[in-house]
Amino acid sequence: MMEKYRELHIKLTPQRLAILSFLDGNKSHPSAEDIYKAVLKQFPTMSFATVYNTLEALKNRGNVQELKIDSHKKRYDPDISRHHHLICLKCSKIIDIHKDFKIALSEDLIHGFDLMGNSVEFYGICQKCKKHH
Amino acid sequence: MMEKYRELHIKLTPQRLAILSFLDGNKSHPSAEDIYKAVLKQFPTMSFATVYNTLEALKNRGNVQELKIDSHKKRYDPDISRHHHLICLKCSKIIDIHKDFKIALSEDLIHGFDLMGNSVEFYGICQKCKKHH
DNA sequence: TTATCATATTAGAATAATTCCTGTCAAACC
DNA sequence: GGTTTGACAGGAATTATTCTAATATGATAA
Repeated sequence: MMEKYRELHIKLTPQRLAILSFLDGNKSHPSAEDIYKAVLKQFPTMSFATVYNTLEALKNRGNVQELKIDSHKKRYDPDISRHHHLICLKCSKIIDIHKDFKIALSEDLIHGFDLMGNSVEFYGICQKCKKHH
Repeated sequence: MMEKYRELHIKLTPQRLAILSFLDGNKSHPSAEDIYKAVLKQFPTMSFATVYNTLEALKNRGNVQELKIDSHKKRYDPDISRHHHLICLKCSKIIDIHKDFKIALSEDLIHGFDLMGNSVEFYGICQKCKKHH
Protein backbone atom coordinates (compact mmCIF):
# COMPACT_ATOMS: atom_id res chain seq x y z
CA MET A 1 0.00 0.00 0.00
CA MET A 2 2.61 2.53 0.97
CA GLU A 3 5.10 1.05 -1.47
CA LYS A 4 3.97 3.36 -4.21
CA TYR A 5 4.79 6.41 -2.09
CA ARG A 6 8.34 5.35 -1.15
CA GLU A 7 9.86 7.16 -4.05
CA LEU A 8 8.58 10.48 -2.76
CA HIS A 9 11.41 10.51 -0.23
CA ILE A 10 9.37 12.23 2.40
CA LYS A 11 8.78 10.75 5.81
CA LEU A 12 5.66 8.66 5.47
CA THR A 13 3.65 9.32 8.59
CA PRO A 14 0.08 8.03 8.96
CA GLN A 15 -1.30 11.53 8.42
CA ARG A 16 0.68 11.94 5.24
CA LEU A 17 -0.40 8.54 3.98
CA ALA A 18 -4.01 9.54 4.54
CA ILE A 19 -3.49 12.74 2.56
CA LEU A 20 -1.68 10.84 -0.18
CA SER A 21 -4.34 8.22 -0.51
CA PHE A 22 -7.05 10.87 -0.62
CA LEU A 23 -5.20 12.64 -3.40
CA ASP A 24 -4.33 9.47 -5.31
CA GLY A 25 -6.32 9.49 -8.53
CA ASN A 26 -8.52 12.28 -7.19
CA LYS A 27 -9.93 14.34 -10.05
CA SER A 28 -11.92 16.80 -7.94
CA HIS A 29 -9.10 19.34 -7.65
CA PRO A 30 -9.60 19.69 -3.89
CA SER A 31 -8.78 22.74 -1.81
CA ALA A 32 -6.74 22.53 1.40
CA GLU A 33 -10.01 22.52 3.30
CA ASP A 34 -11.42 19.65 1.25
CA ILE A 35 -8.33 17.62 2.06
CA TYR A 36 -8.45 18.60 5.73
CA LYS A 37 -12.09 17.56 6.05
CA ALA A 38 -11.54 14.26 4.29
CA VAL A 39 -8.57 13.26 6.42
CA LEU A 40 -10.17 14.52 9.62
CA LYS A 41 -12.47 11.50 9.58
CA GLN A 42 -9.55 9.15 10.17
CA PHE A 43 -7.46 11.57 12.21
CA PRO A 44 -9.61 13.72 14.45
CA THR A 45 -6.56 15.63 15.60
CA MET A 46 -5.45 16.55 12.09
CA SER A 47 -4.48 20.18 11.73
CA PHE A 48 -4.40 22.52 8.76
CA ALA A 49 -0.70 22.99 9.35
CA THR A 50 -0.12 19.35 8.50
CA VAL A 51 -2.18 19.62 5.33
CA TYR A 52 -0.29 22.70 4.18
CA ASN A 53 3.09 21.27 5.18
CA THR A 54 2.47 18.08 3.28
CA LEU A 55 1.18 19.93 0.23
CA GLU A 56 4.25 22.15 0.36
CA ALA A 57 6.52 19.09 0.41
CA LEU A 58 4.66 17.47 -2.46
CA LYS A 59 4.67 20.69 -4.47
CA ASN A 60 8.41 21.08 -4.05
CA ARG A 61 8.94 17.56 -5.31
CA GLY A 62 6.62 18.14 -8.24
CA ASN A 63 4.05 15.59 -7.10
CA VAL A 64 1.10 17.92 -7.00
CA GLN A 65 0.46 21.17 -8.76
CA GLU A 66 -1.18 24.19 -7.25
CA LEU A 67 -3.97 25.62 -9.37
CA LYS A 68 -4.60 29.36 -9.39
CA ILE A 69 -7.87 28.88 -11.19
CA ASP A 70 -10.23 29.52 -8.29
CA SER A 71 -10.04 33.11 -7.13
CA HIS A 72 -11.13 32.26 -3.60
CA LYS A 73 -8.70 29.52 -2.71
CA LYS A 74 -5.92 27.39 -4.01
CA ARG A 75 -6.81 24.05 -5.49
CA TYR A 76 -4.48 21.08 -5.73
CA ASP A 77 -4.10 18.61 -8.54
CA PRO A 78 -2.30 15.28 -8.11
CA ASP A 79 -2.32 14.84 -11.88
CA ILE A 80 1.00 16.35 -12.86
CA SER A 81 0.81 15.39 -16.50
CA ARG A 82 0.57 18.24 -18.97
CA HIS A 83 -3.10 19.13 -19.22
CA HIS A 84 -5.55 21.99 -19.20
CA HIS A 85 -8.80 22.83 -17.44
CA LEU A 86 -12.44 23.55 -18.05
CA ILE A 87 -13.98 25.61 -15.26
CA CYS A 88 -17.58 26.34 -14.33
CA LEU A 89 -18.02 30.03 -13.58
CA LYS A 90 -20.89 29.31 -11.21
CA CYS A 91 -19.89 26.34 -9.06
CA SER A 92 -16.13 26.37 -9.72
CA LYS A 93 -16.12 22.74 -10.79
CA ILE A 94 -12.94 21.91 -12.63
CA ILE A 95 -12.62 19.28 -15.36
CA ASP A 96 -9.34 18.11 -16.85
CA ILE A 97 -8.72 18.56 -20.54
CA HIS A 98 -6.10 16.18 -21.80
CA LYS A 99 -5.21 17.58 -25.15
CA ASP A 100 -2.13 19.19 -26.56
CA PHE A 101 -2.95 22.51 -28.18
CA LYS A 102 0.49 23.20 -29.63
CA ILE A 103 0.59 26.87 -28.76
CA ALA A 104 3.87 28.59 -29.44
CA LEU A 105 5.05 32.10 -28.73
CA SER A 106 6.91 33.75 -31.56
CA GLU A 107 10.21 35.45 -30.79
CA ASP A 108 8.69 38.93 -30.84
CA LEU A 109 6.17 38.02 -28.17
CA ILE A 110 8.50 36.18 -25.83
CA HIS A 111 9.99 39.32 -24.24
CA GLY A 112 13.25 37.61 -23.37
CA PHE A 113 11.58 35.11 -21.07
CA ASP A 114 12.86 31.59 -20.51
CA LEU A 115 9.59 29.79 -21.16
CA MET A 116 8.72 26.89 -18.90
CA GLY A 117 5.19 26.01 -19.89
CA ASN A 118 1.72 27.20 -20.54
CA SER A 119 -1.81 26.39 -19.51
CA VAL A 120 -5.17 26.94 -21.08
CA GLU A 121 -8.37 27.49 -19.15
CA PHE A 122 -11.79 27.23 -20.69
CA TYR A 123 -14.60 29.04 -18.91
CA GLY A 124 -18.28 28.28 -19.09
CA ILE A 125 -21.35 27.05 -17.27
CA CYS A 126 -21.59 23.36 -16.49
CA GLN A 127 -24.61 21.18 -17.24
CA LYS A 128 -25.76 21.01 -13.62
CA CYS A 129 -25.61 24.81 -13.16
CA LYS A 130 -27.49 25.35 -16.41
CA LYS A 131 -30.41 23.28 -15.11
CA HIS A 132 -30.59 24.93 -11.68
CA HIS A 133 -31.76 28.05 -13.42
CA MET B 1 -11.12 64.92 -18.71
CA MET B 2 -13.98 63.11 -17.07
CA GLU B 3 -15.96 63.11 -20.31
CA LYS B 4 -14.49 59.80 -21.33
CA TYR B 5 -15.81 58.17 -18.18
CA ARG B 6 -19.41 59.45 -18.50
CA GLU B 7 -20.48 56.46 -20.47
CA LEU B 8 -19.66 54.19 -17.56
CA HIS B 9 -22.89 55.34 -15.90
CA ILE B 10 -21.46 55.14 -12.44
CA LYS B 11 -21.41 58.07 -10.07
CA LEU B 12 -18.16 59.88 -10.82
CA THR B 13 -16.68 60.85 -7.50
CA PRO B 14 -13.16 62.28 -7.18
CA GLN B 15 -11.95 58.99 -5.71
CA ARG B 16 -13.35 57.04 -8.61
CA LEU B 17 -11.84 59.41 -11.13
CA ALA B 18 -8.48 58.91 -9.47
CA ILE B 19 -8.86 55.14 -9.69
CA LEU B 20 -10.02 55.37 -13.29
CA SER B 21 -7.16 57.55 -14.36
CA PHE B 22 -4.68 55.28 -12.62
CA LEU B 23 -6.12 52.31 -14.47
CA ASP B 24 -6.39 54.08 -17.81
CA GLY B 25 -3.86 52.50 -20.13
CA ASN B 26 -2.15 50.81 -17.20
CA LYS B 27 -0.39 47.66 -18.31
CA SER B 28 1.00 46.63 -14.93
CA HIS B 29 -1.99 44.48 -13.95
CA PRO B 30 -2.22 46.06 -10.50
CA SER B 31 -3.64 44.43 -7.40
CA ALA B 32 -6.19 46.16 -5.18
CA GLU B 33 -3.31 47.19 -2.95
CA ASP B 34 -1.36 48.71 -5.84
CA ILE B 35 -4.40 50.78 -6.75
CA TYR B 36 -5.00 51.76 -3.13
CA LYS B 37 -1.41 52.92 -2.67
CA ALA B 38 -1.39 54.89 -5.90
CA VAL B 39 -4.62 56.73 -5.16
CA LEU B 40 -3.73 57.28 -1.52
CA LYS B 41 -1.23 59.94 -2.60
CA GLN B 42 -4.04 62.18 -3.80
CA PHE B 43 -6.64 61.04 -1.28
CA PRO B 44 -5.11 60.33 2.10
CA THR B 45 -8.47 59.15 3.42
CA MET B 46 -8.96 56.58 0.69
CA SER B 47 -10.09 53.22 1.99
CA PHE B 48 -9.77 49.72 0.61
CA ALA B 49 -13.54 49.44 0.59
CA THR B 50 -13.71 52.19 -2.03
CA VAL B 51 -11.14 50.46 -4.18
CA TYR B 52 -13.02 47.17 -4.01
CA ASN B 53 -16.41 48.82 -4.53
CA THR B 54 -15.21 50.66 -7.60
CA LEU B 55 -13.56 47.58 -9.03
CA GLU B 56 -16.75 45.64 -8.45
CA ALA B 57 -18.76 48.26 -10.33
CA LEU B 58 -16.29 48.29 -13.20
CA LYS B 59 -16.18 44.51 -13.33
CA ASN B 60 -19.97 44.29 -13.53
CA ARG B 61 -20.00 46.70 -16.43
CA GLY B 62 -17.22 44.80 -18.16
CA ASN B 63 -14.71 47.64 -17.94
CA VAL B 64 -12.01 45.75 -16.12
CA GLN B 65 -11.29 42.07 -15.86
CA GLU B 66 -10.18 40.25 -12.77
CA LEU B 67 -7.16 38.03 -13.29
CA LYS B 68 -6.79 34.83 -11.29
CA ILE B 69 -3.20 34.48 -12.38
CA ASP B 70 -1.50 35.38 -9.11
CA SER B 71 -2.16 32.87 -6.35
CA HIS B 72 -1.74 35.43 -3.59
CA LYS B 73 -4.10 38.14 -4.74
CA LYS B 74 -6.41 39.22 -7.50
CA ARG B 75 -4.99 41.40 -10.22
CA TYR B 76 -7.00 43.77 -12.38
CA ASP B 77 -6.66 44.51 -16.06
CA PRO B 78 -8.28 47.57 -17.70
CA ASP B 79 -7.53 46.04 -21.09
CA ILE B 80 -10.72 44.14 -21.80
CA SER B 81 -9.78 43.09 -25.29
CA ARG B 82 -9.28 39.39 -25.85
CA HIS B 83 -5.71 38.63 -24.93
CA HIS B 84 -3.48 36.27 -23.00
CA HIS B 85 -0.64 36.57 -20.51
CA LEU B 86 3.00 35.79 -20.00
CA ILE B 87 3.88 35.47 -16.32
CA CYS B 88 7.23 35.48 -14.52
CA LEU B 89 7.35 32.69 -11.95
CA LYS B 90 9.78 34.65 -9.81
CA CYS B 91 8.55 38.24 -9.67
CA SER B 92 4.97 37.70 -10.90
CA LYS B 93 5.37 40.31 -13.61
CA ILE B 94 2.61 39.95 -16.18
CA ILE B 95 2.94 40.84 -19.85
CA ASP B 96 0.05 40.95 -22.30
CA ILE B 97 0.07 38.67 -25.29
CA HIS B 98 -2.15 39.98 -28.02
CA LYS B 99 -2.50 37.03 -30.29
CA ASP B 100 -5.40 34.82 -31.20
CA PHE B 101 -4.52 31.17 -30.73
CA LYS B 102 -7.70 29.65 -32.14
CA ILE B 103 -8.10 26.95 -29.56
CA ALA B 104 -11.27 24.95 -29.82
CA LEU B 105 -12.71 22.20 -27.66
CA SER B 106 -14.08 19.26 -29.53
CA GLU B 107 -17.54 18.01 -28.61
CA ASP B 108 -16.21 15.05 -26.63
CA LEU B 109 -14.17 17.33 -24.39
CA ILE B 110 -16.79 19.96 -23.75
CA HIS B 111 -18.67 17.98 -21.08
CA GLY B 112 -21.98 19.71 -21.79
CA PHE B 113 -20.65 23.13 -20.81
CA ASP B 114 -21.85 26.37 -22.35
CA LEU B 115 -18.46 27.77 -23.24
CA MET B 116 -17.88 31.45 -22.60
CA GLY B 117 -14.22 31.92 -23.29
CA ASN B 118 -10.71 30.75 -22.64
CA SER B 119 -7.39 32.12 -21.62
CA VAL B 120 -3.84 31.03 -22.10
CA GLU B 121 -1.04 31.68 -19.66
CA PHE B 122 2.61 31.25 -20.48
CA TYR B 123 4.97 30.72 -17.57
CA GLY B 124 8.65 31.44 -17.43
CA ILE B 125 11.43 33.56 -15.97
CA CYS B 126 11.73 37.13 -17.12
CA GLN B 127 14.93 38.75 -18.29
CA LYS B 128 15.43 40.77 -15.13
CA CYS B 129 15.01 37.74 -12.85
CA LYS B 130 17.40 35.70 -14.98
CA LYS B 131 20.15 38.25 -14.39
CA HIS B 132 19.63 38.52 -10.66
CA HIS B 133 20.71 34.88 -10.64
C1' DT C 1 -29.51 76.99 -8.06
C1' DT C 2 -31.18 74.28 -4.71
C1' DA C 3 -33.41 70.37 -2.53
C1' DT C 4 -33.77 65.72 -2.73
C1' DC C 5 -32.37 61.12 -2.93
C1' DA C 6 -29.98 57.35 -4.20
C1' DT C 7 -25.51 56.08 -4.03
C1' DA C 8 -20.60 56.43 -2.47
C1' DT C 9 -17.27 57.05 1.26
C1' DT C 10 -15.06 55.98 5.45
C1' DA C 11 -13.06 53.50 9.41
C1' DG C 12 -13.13 49.71 11.52
C1' DA C 13 -14.87 45.13 12.46
C1' DA C 14 -15.50 40.58 10.56
C1' DT C 15 -14.24 36.72 7.70
C1' DA C 16 -11.55 33.44 5.12
C1' DA C 17 -7.47 31.41 3.48
C1' DT C 18 -2.98 30.73 4.51
C1' DT C 19 1.35 31.01 7.04
C1' DC C 20 4.08 31.13 11.11
C1' DC C 21 5.48 29.81 15.80
C1' DT C 22 6.20 27.01 19.75
C1' DG C 23 6.41 23.19 22.52
C1' DT C 24 6.16 18.22 22.10
C1' DC C 25 7.07 13.84 20.33
C1' DA C 26 8.90 10.09 17.56
C1' DA C 27 11.84 8.13 14.19
C1' DA C 28 16.46 7.69 12.60
C1' DC C 29 21.16 7.96 13.43
C1' DC C 30 25.20 7.62 16.04
C1' DG D 1 20.99 5.26 25.40
C1' DG D 2 21.58 10.01 23.72
C1' DT D 3 21.16 13.22 20.18
C1' DT D 4 19.60 15.18 16.02
C1' DT D 5 16.05 15.87 12.72
C1' DG D 6 11.73 16.31 11.09
C1' DA D 7 6.62 16.11 11.91
C1' DC D 8 2.65 17.13 14.77
C1' DA D 9 -1.07 19.99 16.92
C1' DG D 10 -2.89 24.07 18.22
C1' DG D 11 -3.15 28.55 18.18
C1' DA D 12 -1.55 33.11 17.00
C1' DA D 13 -0.44 36.10 13.21
C1' DT D 14 -0.92 37.73 8.50
C1' DT D 15 -3.03 38.95 4.27
C1' DA D 16 -6.73 39.70 1.16
C1' DT D 17 -11.29 40.67 0.96
C1' DT D 18 -16.05 41.71 2.46
C1' DC D 19 -19.32 43.73 5.55
C1' DT D 20 -21.43 47.39 8.52
C1' DA D 21 -23.23 51.60 9.94
C1' DA D 22 -22.84 56.38 10.06
C1' DT D 23 -21.93 60.24 7.18
C1' DA D 24 -21.11 62.73 2.89
C1' DT D 25 -21.73 63.82 -1.93
C1' DG D 26 -22.85 63.68 -7.11
C1' DA D 27 -26.76 63.63 -10.18
C1' DT D 28 -31.22 64.95 -11.28
C1' DA D 29 -35.25 67.50 -11.53
C1' DA D 30 -37.90 71.37 -9.75
